[in-house]
Amino acid sequence: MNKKNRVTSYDVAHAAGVSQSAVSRVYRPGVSVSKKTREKVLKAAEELGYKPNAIARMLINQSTGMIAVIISSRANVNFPEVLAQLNKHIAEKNKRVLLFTLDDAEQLETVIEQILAYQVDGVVALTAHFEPDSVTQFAKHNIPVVLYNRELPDHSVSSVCCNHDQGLRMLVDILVNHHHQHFLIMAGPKDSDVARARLSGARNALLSHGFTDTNVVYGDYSYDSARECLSAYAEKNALPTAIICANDTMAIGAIDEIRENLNLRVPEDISVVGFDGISASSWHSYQLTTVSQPTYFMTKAAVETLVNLIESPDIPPETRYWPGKLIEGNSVAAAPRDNE
Amino acid sequence: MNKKNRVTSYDVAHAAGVSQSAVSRVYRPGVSVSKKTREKVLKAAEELGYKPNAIARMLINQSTGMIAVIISSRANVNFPEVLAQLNKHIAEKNKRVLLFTLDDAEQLETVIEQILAYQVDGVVALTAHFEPDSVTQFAKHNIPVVLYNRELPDHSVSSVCCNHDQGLRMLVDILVNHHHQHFLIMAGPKDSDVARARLSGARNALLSHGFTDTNVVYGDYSYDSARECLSAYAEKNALPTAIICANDTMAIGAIDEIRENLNLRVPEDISVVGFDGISASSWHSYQLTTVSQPTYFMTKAAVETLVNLIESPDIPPETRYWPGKLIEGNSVAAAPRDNE
DNA sequence: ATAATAATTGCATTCGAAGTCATTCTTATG
DNA sequence: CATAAGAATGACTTCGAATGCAATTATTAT
Repeated sequence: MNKKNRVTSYDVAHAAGVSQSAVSRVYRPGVSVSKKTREKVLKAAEELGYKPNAIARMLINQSTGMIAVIISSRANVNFPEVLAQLNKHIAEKNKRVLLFTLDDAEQLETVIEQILAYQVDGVVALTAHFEPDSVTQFAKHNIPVVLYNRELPDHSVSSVCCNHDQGLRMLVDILVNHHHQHFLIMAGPKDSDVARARLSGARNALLSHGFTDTNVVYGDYSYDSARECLSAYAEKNALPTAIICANDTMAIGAIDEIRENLNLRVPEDISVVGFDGISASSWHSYQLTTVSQPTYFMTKAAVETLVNLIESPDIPPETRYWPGKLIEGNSVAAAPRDNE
Repeated sequence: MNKKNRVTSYDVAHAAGVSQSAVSRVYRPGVSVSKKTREKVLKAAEELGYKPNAIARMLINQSTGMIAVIISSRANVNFPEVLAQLNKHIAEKNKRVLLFTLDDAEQLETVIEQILAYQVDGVVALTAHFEPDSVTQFAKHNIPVVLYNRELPDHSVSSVCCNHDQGLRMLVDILVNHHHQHFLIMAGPKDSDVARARLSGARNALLSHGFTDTNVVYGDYSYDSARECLSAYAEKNALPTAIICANDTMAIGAIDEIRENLNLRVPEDISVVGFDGISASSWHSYQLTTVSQPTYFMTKAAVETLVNLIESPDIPPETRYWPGKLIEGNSVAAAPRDNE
């Protein structure tokens, strides 16, 4: 009995009067073991408190059953939900989540080394700091990767993304239907893929209605940044009648800034739309018109794509887009009469 | 070259013209290797793309460097932040988070078996469904456990908790100082330890001011549940002048219900306090008076306590309480004149 | 009862790194 | 220059479970 109290298959074998192989076989499904042996082994195992050592099993099986999930701690508001759901779907596939944080490009090399060392079966990357080069490294070691809400220019890796273009098109359509003509795009951080996708989605949608050169301000996804950049914008520019925000949190910040400091009303004076469908967006004070990401389906799809790749590494990389769902709140109204 | 392209220390040894032991030694700090050998090995390793296999290392070292973190997917709003910070502190200790979800008591046995199988170095439990019995199981295998915001009656396990009593005392004191006399406690789910601790904290604080028999309604921590239970309560009871909520989300729900459906003002007619200090609590529409948990220090303490236990298993179990920090918003005002 | 077949079982090896120990090679010292 | 002390190295074993293969036992058919 060593210091960790570890009970091994040999101990059980000894107690049950069988060989170690027999013990091992009892714990492998679909292997032939006589009922008598199985009972002896299970009884001895029970008495000794034996649990098969997953580490030893990993070594011989050449598979750890662990999926590396890379997050960035700069919390995108809906990341917790995504992580919890990913974890759930991964657990259902009888695999485990090994968590890694990647906050800036410098850590990239270290994190990748660790992930490789841990011999994970696959990787789900939710983070921005993930270069095409990183993907190559995993490819070299035959470790499948799925990107979440991120795609590489050459689509050389499987991705599961929310269709931000389609979502923003729905939002812009609503604004245009309400006769808005003066827009402001409140974009997210420049180094975020999602933020870039939403910005270009908004621009494209506006462009398709003939609106070129829409002004853009950049925040960092946070409530405070939204208030600050709207306030700064308002000092030097004529106010828009509609603000398209990169996420709900900034949309809420914009609404509060409009009401508290610009002394205007939402939606009567200015309409605001967001993106994400966070729970706060439906709170009475805001009732945001927004688009929610189908997180459940996206996380499920990500896990399924990854598991398929683990089982059949030759499946070519696939990009799966999921449509957002429009939530019509009360933050959009007809554009006020233009009295310039 | 096998299908996983795995390069082992033997491959490197062969390429460098040295023994496998030599390769191993190069990657262990503080072992004597000649400069010449080290260079040969590193060169060969570089060329072959060798990364030491952490799994094999775990097996021989009898230590995995993995910490099991047990969460419940029923998202307490501030769990994401807690998880992210735990992960960060654990990474700083050069260990990894292996994530487990535990939603109901039935899964308990399975989850514990898995955690034991993975030979983790320690466990941080954030979940409610964690019986004293589970703790015993880990103790039997000499796996240290730290509970987060949860303590066992007999204090047989180390815990790191926010001092909910002290936090609620500060909040109640403020309400009493504003001459409130009619209180309602909006408690959290009955199976949550934190919710119970906050409920009893509120009761004790009120009691110490001579208020007995304060009414209690129970929600599930969510915005909607707060609105529902306040609305139901208002139909049958005289309204309180102050509502003490188990968390910020419910406090915000209560505020919206008061304003929208009871047609009263916050704080002029009814004062509301919350707990947690979530970011929404400071939004302009709510400006909640609340107490924030010192998440940074608590998660850091939890990891430190755990790491100490891993290194010195004989340290007796310790319960560490961290005081909450009062955030005075604008949701408390003097009690309206009592005109019964 | 016996041969033929199938089901069990155990031995020995494997996975990949780390550490023990004995041996060899350096280096310093008298 | 010889020798002791120290550094460096490799052969071998260990960690714990899984599995191919050969040997054994149980089962079925004849």
